[in-house]
This record gives sequence, C-alpha cells and structure tokens, in this order.
Amino acid sequence: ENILDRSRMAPKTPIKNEPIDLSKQKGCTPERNPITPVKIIDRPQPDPWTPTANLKMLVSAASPDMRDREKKKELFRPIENSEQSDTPDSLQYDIVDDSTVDEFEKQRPSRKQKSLGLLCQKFLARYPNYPLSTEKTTISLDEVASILGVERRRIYDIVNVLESLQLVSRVAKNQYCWHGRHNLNQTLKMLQEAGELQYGELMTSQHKEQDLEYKFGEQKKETIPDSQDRPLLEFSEPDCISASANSRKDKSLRIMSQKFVMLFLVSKTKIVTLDIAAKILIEETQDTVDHSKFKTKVRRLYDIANVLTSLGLIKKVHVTEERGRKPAFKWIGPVEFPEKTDELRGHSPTSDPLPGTQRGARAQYQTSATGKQRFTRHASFNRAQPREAARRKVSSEPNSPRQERQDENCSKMINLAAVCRQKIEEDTGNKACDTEKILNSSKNSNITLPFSLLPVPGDSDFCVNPLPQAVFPVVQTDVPSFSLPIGMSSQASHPSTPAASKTENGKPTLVPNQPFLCFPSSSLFMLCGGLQENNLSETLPTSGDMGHRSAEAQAAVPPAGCQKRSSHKCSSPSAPIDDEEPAAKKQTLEQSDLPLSLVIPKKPSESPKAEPPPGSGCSSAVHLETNHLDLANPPAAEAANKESTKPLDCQEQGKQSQNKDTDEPPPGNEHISKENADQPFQPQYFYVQPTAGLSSFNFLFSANQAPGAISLAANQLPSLSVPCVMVPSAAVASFPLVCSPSFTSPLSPVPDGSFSAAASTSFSMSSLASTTPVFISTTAVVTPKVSPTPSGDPQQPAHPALHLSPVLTRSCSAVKLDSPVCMGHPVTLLKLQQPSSAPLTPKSIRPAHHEAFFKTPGSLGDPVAWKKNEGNQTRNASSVQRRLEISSTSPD
DNA sequence: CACTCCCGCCAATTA
DNA sequence: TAATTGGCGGGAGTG
Repeated sequence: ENILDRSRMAPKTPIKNEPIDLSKQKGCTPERNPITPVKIIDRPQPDPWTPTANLKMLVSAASPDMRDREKKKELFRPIENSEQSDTPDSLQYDIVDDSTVDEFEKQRPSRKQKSLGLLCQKFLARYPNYPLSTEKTTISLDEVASILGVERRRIYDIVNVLESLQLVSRVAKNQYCWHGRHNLNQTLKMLQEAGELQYGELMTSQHKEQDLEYKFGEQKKETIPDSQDRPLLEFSEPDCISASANSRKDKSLRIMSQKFVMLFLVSKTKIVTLDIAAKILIEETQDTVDHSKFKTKVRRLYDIANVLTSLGLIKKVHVTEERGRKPAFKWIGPVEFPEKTDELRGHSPTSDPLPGTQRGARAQYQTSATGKQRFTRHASFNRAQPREAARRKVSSEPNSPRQERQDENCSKMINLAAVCRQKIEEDTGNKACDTEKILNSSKNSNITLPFSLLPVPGDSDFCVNPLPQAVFPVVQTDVPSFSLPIGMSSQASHPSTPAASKTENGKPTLVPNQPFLCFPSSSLFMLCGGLQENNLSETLPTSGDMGHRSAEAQAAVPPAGCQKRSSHKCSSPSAPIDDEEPAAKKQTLEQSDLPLSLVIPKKPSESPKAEPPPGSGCSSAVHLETNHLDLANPPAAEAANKESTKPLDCQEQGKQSQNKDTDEPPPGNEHISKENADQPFQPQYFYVQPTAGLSSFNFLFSANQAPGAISLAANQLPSLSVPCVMVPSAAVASFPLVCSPSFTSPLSPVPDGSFSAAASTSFSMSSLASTTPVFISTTAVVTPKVSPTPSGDPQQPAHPALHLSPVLTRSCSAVKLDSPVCMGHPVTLLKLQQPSSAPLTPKSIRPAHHEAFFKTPGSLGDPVAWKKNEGNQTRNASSVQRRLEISSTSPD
C-alpha cells in the first residue's frame, strides 16, 4: 500500500497529477494544478476518493496535519511517519527522490509502525478530546485514510470501535462526526449497566443453581449455558424479528467492542484475559467453539484492544495463572462515572452532546421504535442509532434495518453482558469450563454478579421504577406509570410522555410511590429497600451512577450505609437513562427510554453530585453487589441466617462479594458498605407466605433492614425502603431469588426449598424464565408514624434532592400493568400502602428506618427487635397484604 | 512456538 | 450496478 501511495504521491508531481485530476475531475478542481487557479480546496471534499481529493485533503489538512505528522515522526518512529508524512511532504517537497522507494522500504519497518494502535493514535491526534459542542467535526473517511496513509479498511476498524463508544457517529456515507470524549463516561456507564444487567439475568436464571454450585463447588456450567442461551436467543430473535437481525452486523466489531468494554466494567478486577473475552463473545452457547472461530475472535479482540489502548482505556498486561501466563488487558479508564452525571447535568438535560440532529434522530427513532424497544437501555446504547437515524432521517422509518439492528444490538449487548457474566462466573465458579481461567481474582468478581441483576430477559422489559411517592400519586398504571420517578423528575421529566414512554401500554413501570420493579416475564427482581431521604438523595446519585441500583438495592446492602445510600438506585438497565434523563426532560424520548429501561433515573442532578462520598459507595456499586450480599449478612444476622438459610450462599457470596476488594477502587466506599453490612441490622426481608388475600403472592419483607439497606439502587428514587417484595407465589418457587440474606425468617418459612435457598442467597436473582411477572414494591414507609401527607412528598419528588424520602408512600395504589411492554404479561403492581409513614424527614428517618421497615410500629425499635418481631412482621405482612390491593393479577 | 495482528479478499449493504 | 462497509482468516512479524 505504502508503495502505492507513494506512487500516488509521486504522481503528485504536478505533471502526473494533472492528468489524473483531469480524468477524475470530480468537481473538485485540482488544487494542485497550478494551472487552474480555481478554488482549490473547498470543493474537494465532496468527492471521495479521487486522488485529487486526497490532495485536497492534504492541503486542507495540511498545515495542521503536517505538523502533527512531524511531531509524530519525532515522537514515533520515523518510519511510518516518514511514510505518511512523505506523501504530503513529497508534495510539498516534492521531489521525492527516486530512491524514495528504497527509502521506503528501508523505513518500512515494522509492523509496529503500521499497527492499528499507532494508526489510531494518529487518528485521535487529529481531533480534540473535548471538542466544543458548537463545532461539529466531520470526518471524511477518504480524507483520513489518505492523510494517514492507510487503506480505508483500517479506518473502518478504528471508527467502528470509536463508534461503539460514541466518540464518533456516522453521519453519512464516508462521513463520520467526531464527538470526542464528552459522552464517554455516559457511554461507559451505560455499558456498565447493561453489563450488569445481563449478568443479573444470568445470575438469576442460573443462579439458584449456581449459588448452590458455588457453595458446593459443583459445576453447573451446563445448566448455565442453557440459560444463557436463552436470553441471547431471545434477544436476538425478538430483535431479529424486526430486521434480519442477525446479519453480519451482529457480529460486528462495534458490538464486540461494546461487549468487550462491558466485560471490563463488570469485572471487579478490571482485568480481562483475551481468551475469556473471546469465549464470552462467542455467543455460542456452547463451549465448543471452534478453534478457528476462537482464533478469529481473538484477532478481532486484538484489533479492538489496540484501539482501546490508544484511547487510554486499557493496557496490556499478563495474567499468570496456573496454566501459565495469558495475555490480558486491564481497564485503566474510569471506573466510576460520577463525572458523567456532572457532565450530564452540566450539559444539560439534553444529555447528549450529540448534535441536535442526532437527537432528533434519536427521538424519531425511539418513537418509531417504541414498539420495539424493549429496554431503555437500548436506546441509550444505541446512540449509534441516532446516527443511523440521522442518515435516514428523511425516511426515518423505523424499519430500516439498521435501526432495528441497532436495537437489536442493544438488546443483544445486554444479553451479552449477561452472558459474559455468566461465563465469568462460570469460569470462576467452575473451572470446569475449560477456559476458564479467570483472572486471578476474577472469581471473586464473579461473585458479585449475583446481585446485579436485572432482568432482562430478552425482550421483556423490566421496568423498574422507582417512584417517588409524592410525585405521582399513583399513577395509573398505564401511561402514567411511566412517569418516572419523580424524584428524578427533574430530570426525567415528567414523564411523560408519551407514547414513547410507554411502550405500548403502559408498560410497566413503576408505580408511583413506591418503587416497584416489575419484571415481566422472566424476571427477577430485586428489592430494595430503604429509602432515604436525604441521604438518599445524595447518595443516590452516586449509586445511581453506578447503576448498581438494583443490585445494590437488592443487596440490601446498603444498610449502614444505607442511610447514606439509601438512595440506591434501582437498578435497572435503564441506567443509561439516567444519563439521558436530562435529555429526557428535553425530550420525551428519553423518557420513553427510561421506562423501557429499567433503570432508574437518578435523581436529579443534585444528588448525584453530592454524592461523592456516597458515591464512592456507588462506585463500589459494582462491588457493592457483592457487598450487598455481605451487607445482607450482617454479621450477626449472617450467622443466624446462615443457619437458617441454607446457605451460606449468602455468606459466601458476601464474602465473595468482598472481592470487591479486588476492585479496590473505591475502597472507602466499599468499606463502608461492608461496615454497614457488618452492622447488625441487616436482615432484610422476610418472606411471607401468602396468605389469605394474596394467596398468589409471596411477600418478602425486609426484616430489619434498614431501609437503607435495602434501598434500591435507584438513586433517584427515593429510596425505598423496601419493604416487601411480592412475588407471585408461583413465581417464587421458580425464583431463586430473593431474599435477604440475613433473614431467614423463621417466620416465613419459605415453602419452597428453593425459595429458601434463594433467600439465603440474598438476592441473587435468577432470572427466570418464568413468565410470570413479578413485582416488587417497596414500601417506603418507614415509620409507622407517619406523617403524612403525601402532599409533602409530592413536593419532594419534585426535588430530587429530597428524594423521596420517604417514600412513604403510603398510599399504595395498585397498579396494574399489562404486559409490560415487552412481554405482554400482564402484571400487576401492588402498591402497598403503608401507613403513613414516612414522615420522617429524611434524615431523621434513617435510623428509624432501618428498623422500621417492616416493622410495625412497635417493632420499630431495634433491629433486634425486628428479628424478634418476626412475628410481627408476619403480621405486618398480613396486614399489608390486606392492604394491598391488587387491581388485577395477571400474572399468570 | 506462541503472540500479535496486518493485509486484503470478498460478501453484505448501501447508494 | 457500483461503491461502501466490514467479516474473516491467512499468514507474516516479533519475541
């Protein structure tokens, strides 16, 4: 190639060029030709590729580029530079020597010079990391290719990866728009959330078994795979439906890149070995993986890794395992994404830096897509979509393959993430797999998985919604439901919206006051508890950021921290939403997205920021996951739990979770969390058998939990204290989940063994295939006392900051959902009314909170009391149940 | 020999 | 149909 280029270059000599130019002429006047004085430069771009164009490019770029090149040369090896630069240089200097060729050859050196990583650096050097929003930088593939002296194919490799991180977006044929790193954190956050979700699913589904396995050391790989497969398939299929989906793009470098990044973000150790990544990325269910396929995947991963390395997000490392040392990459990019929030906020609600056009596109897209979209996440993910949309603009048809594709992709990604987790887990868990290997610590990391989760079933949607009480009083389900959380509201906007927002009917979503999670089909749930008021708010943000939300919440972890954290976010896939939220405000679209996605919006801006400290926790969020568990198991509680529950799982998990250590990063937070965990309170939920009214439902209540503990991840949301979770009985059996660790309530005996088991696990959720939707609501209520009125609350919602503290929510309204978007399963949400409650001011509440949760008034007191209260709890539950109104139960 | 990963064929997509 | 994209895997460079 180089040679060719050279030759071209040579041609550049006026003479040669002229002819060429003439022939091509494209409209551009040959700059070069001295002859025509015509405007040289401007025109050129339009046309792609002619040599002329290149020249033009060169010229235009010239000064800057030249400089860069020179710099590079110095910096880098002369060699390449020389080549590249040569071209240009030649022009100028022209003369290239005859001998040049020889020189080239000489210079030629190594591949290194030609490496994609180096090429990428050059590419990146041409654009500012943080371009002014105002200016849009367009990238012409031809131009860049010529400037950098490489073939286009290589540029595609780079651009595809950059596109996966939304550093660039495709505007049109041969044209990309440079966005810079403004959105990088958001993108990463999204990916992280997505990854977690997936895991969650995986976890859920597999989990029960896995948990057990873990304990036992059994290997369940087999099972796992199945589960994995499903999800994947589901995704793909549904998605596919729309389009041919699978087409090649599914395999695309772009998607692989996102998945790859997800692995890092999900990994506690932040180190991913190539082989593991390759395995995970090979969607195939089986392990079988052809060797050839594996090799190909690895090649691609190297390509991606080179680009990511150039971006400074990862670095190459070697992991030595028993077997020996394996090539691996370590994530050196941002782990937490608080910034994002800031940025977001800063940026605005709009959220994306993307140009308005894109947004518009997106919006359109969403709208059109609504039906399709399953998860909010997707949308977020898909920023890329916008680009497509943009292209299509006009047509804006939803159908366009690409869009669909993207959507699909998103979903897939999610799935993938899940898969990855599974794999990881598997690996860790079982080494059986062969591969395995997990990173050293990976195991630990694996552990974490459990919590996360979210549902995600393929299509299904989940919705999690946290609601602030106040805000919505209730929403009716349908449409309103969407509205998200109020708390978030600010950002979120009011929900609104429309169509988009809901997908079809109101999909599920949240219930107003309480946060609920709905999972349609398979799903899982988490619970979260606590709410917290103030704290939350602050904390929330952080947590929210993390996206851990659900997991965390579930984890219940929070506890001590809880208070702080109380805000947890709900996890949901939607995380992205958070980011978007702002945007959402602006546009409904996002909202819609939100709904879709599980994610809970973070709270308004404020909180997040505040959080830092708490945030740290958040950061740990991931970690938290594991932690949750830990938390869950409070020390004391743990013991008890252990006994009661089978399991240790919880404990183990928790321990594992400890792994977080590995994570380290936010140590402080983590610790905190741990500490919290340690705290006595932990207990979390009680399972109540169904009784009378609800026969069908099972409730879990948090036992001790401090509200915080349970709190949902959702940041924004007010925390919920989660009081309980309802699960359809049937579902329960199937689900592993649930549960709080600590608790085992004697009371609640879980009917099903499985269940109990689950309980022990803490929340691991399993995703279930089950169709039945499950909901969990938490009640905010905290103290029995209450205050009351919601009115106040409502206000809160408005302010995110407030958070809802209280959630209270007392009122509970029941909401029904019909099949949530995705699925169709109808779901019913119940809101619990709690008695008033909440009234606490947020802060004040906390303490009480914890205990209070479920407690009945009397119980409030100490955690211990709680335990004692079990009985009470049950009662409560019953009472609750009574109170609960179910509009309809659809589940199945 | 194991890693890396460049190179470019050629199919899928687009225009 | 032509051009653009981009999957894919041979096989070369490195250590």
